[in-house]
Amino acid sequence: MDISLGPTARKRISESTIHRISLYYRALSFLEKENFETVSSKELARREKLTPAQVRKDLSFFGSFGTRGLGYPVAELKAKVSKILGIDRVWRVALVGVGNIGSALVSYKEFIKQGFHIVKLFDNDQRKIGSNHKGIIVSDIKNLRTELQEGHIEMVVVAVPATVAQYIVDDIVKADVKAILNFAPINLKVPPDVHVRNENMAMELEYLSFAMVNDHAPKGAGKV
Amino acid sequence: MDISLGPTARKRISESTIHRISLYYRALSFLEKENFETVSSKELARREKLTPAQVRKDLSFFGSFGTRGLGYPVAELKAKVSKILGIDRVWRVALVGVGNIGSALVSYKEFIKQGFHIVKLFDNDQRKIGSNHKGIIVSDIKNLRTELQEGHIEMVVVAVPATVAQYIVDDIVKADVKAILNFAPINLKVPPDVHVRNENMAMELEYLSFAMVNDHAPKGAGKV
DNA sequence: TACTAATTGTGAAGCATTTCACATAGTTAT
DNA sequence: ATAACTATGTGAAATGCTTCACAATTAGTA
Ligand SMILES: NC(=O)c1ccc[n+]([C@@H]2O[C@H](COP(=O)([O-])OP(=O)(O)OC[C@H]3O[C@@H](n4cnc5c(N)ncnc54)[C@H](O)[C@@H]3O)[C@@H](O)[C@H]2O)c1
Ligand SMILES: NC(=O)c1ccc[n+]([C@@H]2O[C@H](COP(=O)([O-])OP(=O)(O)OC[C@H]3O[C@@H](n4cnc5c(N)ncnc54)[C@H](O)[C@@H]3O)[C@@H](O)[C@H]2O)c1
Repeated sequence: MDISLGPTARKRISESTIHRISLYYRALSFLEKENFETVSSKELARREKLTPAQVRKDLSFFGSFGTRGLGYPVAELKAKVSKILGIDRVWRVALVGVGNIGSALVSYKEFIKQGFHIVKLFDNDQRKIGSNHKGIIVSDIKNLRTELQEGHIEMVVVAVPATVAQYIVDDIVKADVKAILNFAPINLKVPPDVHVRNENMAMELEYLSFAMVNDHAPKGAGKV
Repeated sequence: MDISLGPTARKRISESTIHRISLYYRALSFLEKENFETVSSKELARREKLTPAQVRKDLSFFGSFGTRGLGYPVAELKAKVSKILGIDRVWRVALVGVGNIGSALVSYKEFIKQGFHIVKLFDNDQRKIGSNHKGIIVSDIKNLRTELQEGHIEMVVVAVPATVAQYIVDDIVKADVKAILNFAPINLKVPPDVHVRNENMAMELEYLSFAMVNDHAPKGAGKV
């Protein structure tokens, strides 16, 4: 992923760096609530189990936000980090598949706080279509494409069975949506300008399983 | 993570490699259902959007499973990969926090197929304690430690609010459980011999947000 | 003002992962 | 049996990421 660095310069920012920026955001939110004025790279690193050098290097890709001898101003840095992540605004999100996982996500209040507003729900089950979930009426999947466009949806969460996920995604792509969070355990095919992130819980259990079986030389939590 | 490579040799296997091994497992499961006898590194790579060299290198860390000129035997490789991941057996799993996410996980049948058997549920809500979820009676969180030990639980899924997650985890650690899958958005403190994996959905949405905002040079799905 | 202590920002070094490229070894066809 | 073809397994090169180490800068103190 490239980011603006000036009039012409551009630099590739690694996926790991962005994931850590998310961690900094989380830590800064805590620190702000706890009324800290400033925070050092050391303290930030301690809270998210990273190294101070890593924290400073990550932030340095985006600018100089700290004060030597003092650290970073918490509220200010949080604002900068929000800007970097693009969560200093509202994202209109739709969710397809109001099943077990889908329902859980709709009820989750933290997403709203970060600007992710789930404003449309879709399903193909007649018992679910028309029903009300947290103030949102479930739409018929048949109207997916038109409603995504008319609703100016920018992100879609896919929580349908793996067998139908690709068809749904093909429709989402046709509606010009460029960001998809996918819970189905399948490799979605999308054009190169569409961003897909996969949430694969089985994969994490498998990692734990691997770690246990090979745990002759133990270690702590996995890194970011 | 180190793995056995012979009587004495040992090699560090990267987290990325293990995640890709999970992808191979998934692809091989499909291929087996579709009655493929063999598969090439090229085809495996195509299915999971990787490079053939990467596939071969990953597998080579664990042995030579292919036949030159032909490829890999699907069923056999799937068995080897299961063994590598440690999912050629049953894992006794407990889940703490039978809320939105927790309930979704209990209902999920795919975990069982991979050997992850959720056999115990815990909550502190009197209305939930004693209730039946998919044949499992929800236990009182007060009995967490003893029931984890008596139930020979090896992995615990934590799906409680972030505010109480650390206390729960302290108890889980005391029960000698060495593997935790955590859904709470918090950095859990555990001794170095306890494995923790975090499932952080907000982080993935944030990545999408970042990608959209910085999407001057678009790209497809993120790599593993 | 001058001095001490703290902490950033960043090239460069060190380490890890991915890709390359090809020798090797098996398959298929004739 | 041989030739042509295919695809693995793997050192070595290339690339990418993390850590090191220190000059630079600021705050605090007297
Ligand atoms: N439940 C879990 O814990 C869990 C864990 C990991 C992955 N997943 C994955 O998440 C996805 C959803 O899982 P779930 O447990 O919520 O399943 P679910 O069956 O509870 O929900 C799926 C929903 O999708 C709807 N649906 C089915 N076909 C549709 C279509 N063509 N158009 C629109 N809607 C359609 C169904 O009506 C249902 O409401 C699956 O791909 C699953 O593999 C689930
Ligand atoms: N729901 C989502 O979509 C979502 C998304 C991302 C992360 N998360 C995280 O997952 C976790 C669970 O989320 P949720 O939406 O399922 O919440 P929830 O409130 O629906 O469920 C939490 C459950 O934990 C139980 N609980 C609370 N305190 C407890 C205690 N001390 N001991 C035992 N049980 C206790 C509650 O009774 C409840 O059943 C939270 O940490 C949340 O931040 C949820």
